[in-house]
Amino acid sequence: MTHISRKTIARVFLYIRTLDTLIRQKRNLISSKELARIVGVTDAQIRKDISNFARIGRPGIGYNTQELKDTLEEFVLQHNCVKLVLFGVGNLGTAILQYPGFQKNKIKIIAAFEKKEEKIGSVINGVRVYAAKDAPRIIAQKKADIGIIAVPERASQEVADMLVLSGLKGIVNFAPTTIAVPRNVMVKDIDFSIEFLSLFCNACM
Amino acid sequence: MTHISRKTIARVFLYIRTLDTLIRQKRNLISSKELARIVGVTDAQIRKDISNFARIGRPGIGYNTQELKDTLEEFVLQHNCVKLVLFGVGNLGTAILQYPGFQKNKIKIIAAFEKKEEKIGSVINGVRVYAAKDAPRIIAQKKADIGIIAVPERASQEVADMLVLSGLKGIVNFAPTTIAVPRNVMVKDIDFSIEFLSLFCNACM
DNA sequence: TCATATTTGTGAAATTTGTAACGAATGAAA
DNA sequence: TTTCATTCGTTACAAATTTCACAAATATGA
Ligand SMILES: NC(=O)c1ccc[n+]([C@@H]2O[C@H](COP(=O)([O-])OP(=O)(O)OC[C@H]3O[C@@H](n4cnc5c(N)ncnc54)[C@H](O)[C@@H]3O)[C@@H](O)[C@H]2O)c1
Ligand SMILES: NC(=O)c1ccc[n+]([C@@H]2O[C@H](COP(=O)([O-])OP(=O)(O)OC[C@H]3O[C@@H](n4cnc5c(N)ncnc54)[C@H](O)[C@@H]3O)[C@@H](O)[C@H]2O)c1
Repeated sequence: MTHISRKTIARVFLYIRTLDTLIRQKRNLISSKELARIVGVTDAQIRKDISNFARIGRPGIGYNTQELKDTLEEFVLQHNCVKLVLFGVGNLGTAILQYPGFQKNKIKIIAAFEKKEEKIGSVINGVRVYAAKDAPRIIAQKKADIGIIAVPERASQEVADMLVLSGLKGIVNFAPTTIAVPRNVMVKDIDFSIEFLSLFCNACM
Repeated sequence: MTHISRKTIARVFLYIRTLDTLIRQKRNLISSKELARIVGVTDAQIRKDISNFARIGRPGIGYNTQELKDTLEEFVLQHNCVKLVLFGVGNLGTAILQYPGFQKNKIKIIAAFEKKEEKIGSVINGVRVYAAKDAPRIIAQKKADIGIIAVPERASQEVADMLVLSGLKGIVNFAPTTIAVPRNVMVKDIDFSIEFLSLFCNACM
């Protein structure tokens, strides 16, 4: 399989999400044109993205929703479940832990870590909160894939260093600061402030 | 001023965020090379981005941090403050309301809207929670810029329609579903599941 | 003063990303 | 059967974005 770009992969998950909904609605077939209208990209884009993985569309007909979803999912996830660990059980961290929508999407938060004594030992929505210092051991033991940083800005680099040492290959960083990590560790920054400001700027100018 | 791409604008806010930190550290000068190292892009990229707005770098020296920050901010915000309204005071919505980091960043949440009776009338972190039906009036009155959707998936389209009718020009959508809006309304989707899955896929393959 | 070391700003080149177009495949209907 | 309207997969093209590379500007120190 040739190299697939990050952007394509993100779109594929968008297609999968939409196909899920269509399948729940008992919809069996969909054309690239209609799928494009729903997710807001061009039909050519969709056909091109799909052609990276398979040739399962039927000219004149379209794609079978279930078959397309299964095929895309097979390529991007290979039956894996993503195992996440969360750092920082504060406002945002708790919201993430409470969210029930992850399980069904092949996503599982397997442990949370905190600094504050009073939160350690509690269980939120089935996820146990451990002391931050136990993280390396538990991450290795449970073979976590990705770490989520939801600690205050000042602690984010220290947590990132620990996540890297624990062998994680990816970090989602909600703290409003850039973290330094080795090149082989992938970081996705999600800074709400920047998202709001960028959108405002794009929308108003 | 020629057209500036979305990507450039997002990076500019990243530069501003970083310059803020440098200024707090009493740092007066910075080269494109060092700024690049900190934010994780190339130095040429930084110089090119900045050159969209101004020529305030000094060869052999670099940029004055305060002057650069002020200049960039002037162009992307023009002394505006972004006024947000939030829909859905649940787990995520409450975390956003509680967050104290917005104010100082030219961001202000001016109202929240809920469906559940028991939350209406309460005040969270200085923001009043109104009944959803009052939204159009309050949005117009207070001249909100951007709407945040933090309601369940099934309600997201209905809320989006209301936001569009109220005249908002931008929507940040946290619900895991695509919303349909007129072309002149900008939407930024933030789907945590897709972010986690995409990162996993990029990191592991 | 002059050579040297930095660092900017920018046009050109390279790369990445998205779009358009079209032959071939498919089914429906006359 | 033949025609027509769809729709896919792919290739060629276009647009957007990033990187390169270098002249010009500035400072430093001999
Ligand atoms: N809440 C939001 O809507 C929001 C918006 C934008 C950005 N953020 C960012 O997300 C991060 C979390 O935000 P929040 O609102 O949940 O903050 P919060 O203060 O409510 O929670 C942070 C938690 O992290 C814990 N913590 C501190 N150091 C730690 C460590 N070394 N290891 C483990 N846990 C540690 C704290 O005890 C606290 O419980 C922050 O960086 C914040 O800037 C949050
Ligand atoms: N919490 C997370 O970490 C997380 C993660 C991924 C996605 N999301 C998405 O973000 C959205 C919010 O998530 P949450 O965890 O806060 O959910 P939640 O159920 O805790 O909160 C949703 C709130 O919206 C209110 N609501 C429902 N219909 C409304 C309407 N028409 N107008 C105003 N308010 C209305 C509900 O009463 C509830 O208080 C959901 O779409 C969810 O899928 C959340």
